[in-house]
Parts: sequence; structure tokens; C-alpha cells
Amino acid sequence: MTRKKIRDIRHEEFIVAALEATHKRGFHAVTMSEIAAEIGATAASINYYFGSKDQLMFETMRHLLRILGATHKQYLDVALDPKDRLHAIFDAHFDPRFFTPQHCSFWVQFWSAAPYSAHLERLHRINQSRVKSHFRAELAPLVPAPFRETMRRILQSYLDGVWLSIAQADRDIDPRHARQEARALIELVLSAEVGRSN
Amino acid sequence: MTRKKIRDIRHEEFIVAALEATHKRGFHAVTMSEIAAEIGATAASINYYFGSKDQLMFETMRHLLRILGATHKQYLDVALDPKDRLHAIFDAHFDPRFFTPQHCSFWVQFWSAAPYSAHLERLHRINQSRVKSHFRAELAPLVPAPFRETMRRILQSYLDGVWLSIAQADRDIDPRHARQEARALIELVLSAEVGRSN
DNA sequence: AATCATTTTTTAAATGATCATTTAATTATT
DNA sequence: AATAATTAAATGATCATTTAAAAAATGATT
Repeated sequence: MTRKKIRDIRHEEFIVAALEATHKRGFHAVTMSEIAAEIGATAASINYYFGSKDQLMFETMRHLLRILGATHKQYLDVALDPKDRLHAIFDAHFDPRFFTPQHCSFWVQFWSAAPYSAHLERLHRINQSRVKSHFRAELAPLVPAPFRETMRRILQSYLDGVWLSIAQADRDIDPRHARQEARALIELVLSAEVGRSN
Repeated sequence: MTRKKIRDIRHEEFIVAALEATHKRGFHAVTMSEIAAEIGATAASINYYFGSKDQLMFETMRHLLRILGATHKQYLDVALDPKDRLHAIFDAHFDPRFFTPQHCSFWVQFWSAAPYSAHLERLHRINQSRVKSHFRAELAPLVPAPFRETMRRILQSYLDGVWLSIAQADRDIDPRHARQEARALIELVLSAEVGRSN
């Protein structure tokens, strides 16, 4: 099998540690030592592998973006029609493997840091654009052009809003339910004869 | 007129300063001195009036919640029918007086801090409940019970998601447009014969 | 108006903690 | 042996907060 190098192992271990420790204490409040302690290591080794605390957040976020993108792709690959492809976006975001309080917490910490770091901001922009263009593509055959952008923004804001609420709540999560509600919203959006009147 | 005491004047000045400085640098990164410098004062005086940096965030947030609540009330007072009352919630959240990058930034900073501070969390919970019960009340005559909670969560998540996106973007804001899109979403929600099929 | 005691407000400077990061040495791997 | 990984301890900065003193306002008394 793929024999992993220590470097790769640690890389992943520390990322998991960062997710867990950040969830517990917030990224700014948590110390390097606390993060390292999650896997019985020492603060210095985080710097050995990542260079700095900021870089650790950066790499952790890249990790989250990678699995989000990859998961999305998986769902996309088995989608049959345009509506399925739209569902794929939500199914990825609400995938039980990472639609968790830990992940959502980290996203919120990331959101609060991104506007003040060129590196993080870039990461955010890239992801935002990726999701945006997917939404546009999937909505194209389903929603008439005049409403399309509005519908996209509604869906995209909703996505973020749900993650945000999970980060606040810390009760246990039901990904199935989240997907169900997403589908309800999608049905609404696709039934849009609306937007005209009023 | 209402002769203000110095204490009240400073209180408000520092809150404005906190909003501005936090928007520029993030709440954790910004220093007490930087905040104070916004109004040509000194870090020590913030402590004199607020006691600590954390308290400053707390009080600033209380301030935002007060004006959000008061503004909502204003719109509610002139609402004629149930749909107007639903609009009132969004009109308040998107009121040009505080639907600004500064305010949205501060909300995001607050969201990232709230899960790790009992005081802040309480504030958050109180506001969340307030908005929630308003949504329920306004949706009651408009949406049949089986979908009502789903629709509420959709609307409430959307609200937060929009604020979040503003905090990231830092481009200039068009409250008119935000309200327009909110109305589009509301129309969708109210047209819900959906939720059944699929 | 002017004086002066009192209280409030403001600040410059000191304090004290907390941490991320570096270093230099040790331990484990290859 | 040589290289990689790990750590304990040292370093150095950064800040929030405190303190003690100065400056401004207040207001009572002539």
C-alpha cells in the first residue's frame, strides 16, 4: 500500500489535533502546546512541520477544502440529472464525515480570521468561486436567467448560515435532516414562478 | 434636551471606536491602544469605563442587539399584515444604518468568540431566541404547520449567511438589493405547496 | 467672580502573564 | 555514520491591565 512518510502522518495528525483543539477553545485562545497535547506531542514539533501557528491554520483549511472538493466530486460523479447535480453541492457540504461541530467551528474561526490575512483570504476566495461557479452551472438548466443569480446567492448564503448555526449550537448534528431541509429549499427555488408579482 | 453625562458619551464613543477598529484589524488582533486611538484616547481609559477588553466586546454587542431590536420594533409598528411583519425582520437586519461592513465584521468576530465565553454565548442565545420566536409568530398565519419550522430555519440561516458574506467581501453594500433578495426568498417560502412531492 | 477643596477623568509608565518561536541538545530512524 | 524527528528550555515580543500621579471638571463658599 501507500507507505506513508512520517512527515505526512504528522501533518495529518496535527491537522486533526488543530480541528479538535480549536473546537474546544477557539483558534486564538488555544495554545500551540494544547494543540500538540491532543496527540501527545510538543509545541515545537508543530513549528518543525508547519513553521507557525498561522501556517497551521492555513494548512488545516486547505485540508478541509480538499475534502470538501473531493466529496463534492464524488457526489457529482453519480448524479444523473441537473437536480441531482444541485443536490450534490449540498450533500457534500452536509456529508456526515465532516458536517460536524469540529469542522463547523473551524470554519467560523477561519471566517473570522480570513479578512485579516492575505493567505487565508485567498483560500476563501478560491473556494467561494468554486462553489459559485458550480451553483451557476447547475442552476442554468433549472432556473430562468433573470432569477438565477438571486437564487444562487440565496442557496449559497443558506449553506454558510447553516454551518454557522452548527458552530454556535454544539448540540449533536443530524446530517440527514440538514440534507432534507436543503432539499426543501431547493424545491422552493426550482418552483419559482415567483419574483414577478408584488 | 437630554444632557448626556460624560460617562454615556465615552461609552458610545468607545463602542463606535471598537466597531471601526475591529473591522480594520479583527477583534483579537486589534489592541486596546488602537481602539482608543480611534477617538484620540488612551488604552487605560477603556478599562476605566469598561473594565476589560472582553467587557468592551460584550457591551458593543449589547449595543448592536439593542439597535437591531429597536429597529425591528419600528418596522413592526408600521406593518399592516402578516407578510409585512415578516418583512420587518429582514428590513431591520438590512437597515442601511447598520447593515454595514463594520457591523457585519463585528458580528462575525462575535460569532467566533461566543462559543468560548459564557457571557457572549448568553447574549447570542437571547438574540437567537428573540428572532426565532418572531419568525414563528409571523410565519404562523402564512405557512402550514408541517413546514413552518423548516421555513423558519431556512430564513434564519439565510439571514446569518448574508451578514457573513458581507464581512468577507468588503465591497460596498446595497441594502436595497439585500432587501429585494430577501423578499424574493420570502415569496418562495410563502408559495410553498412544495415539501410534499419529490 | 474668584478661590479652593472634592470628585471625576485621563494618562504615562510599570507590571506581569502569556505565548509563539528559536535554539541547542537528545533520541530515533535509515 | 548520517539524517530526521523530537523535545526542554531559553528568548523575546506583545499586550492587557494596574498604578500612581496629573489634569479637568464640579460646585460650594465667599
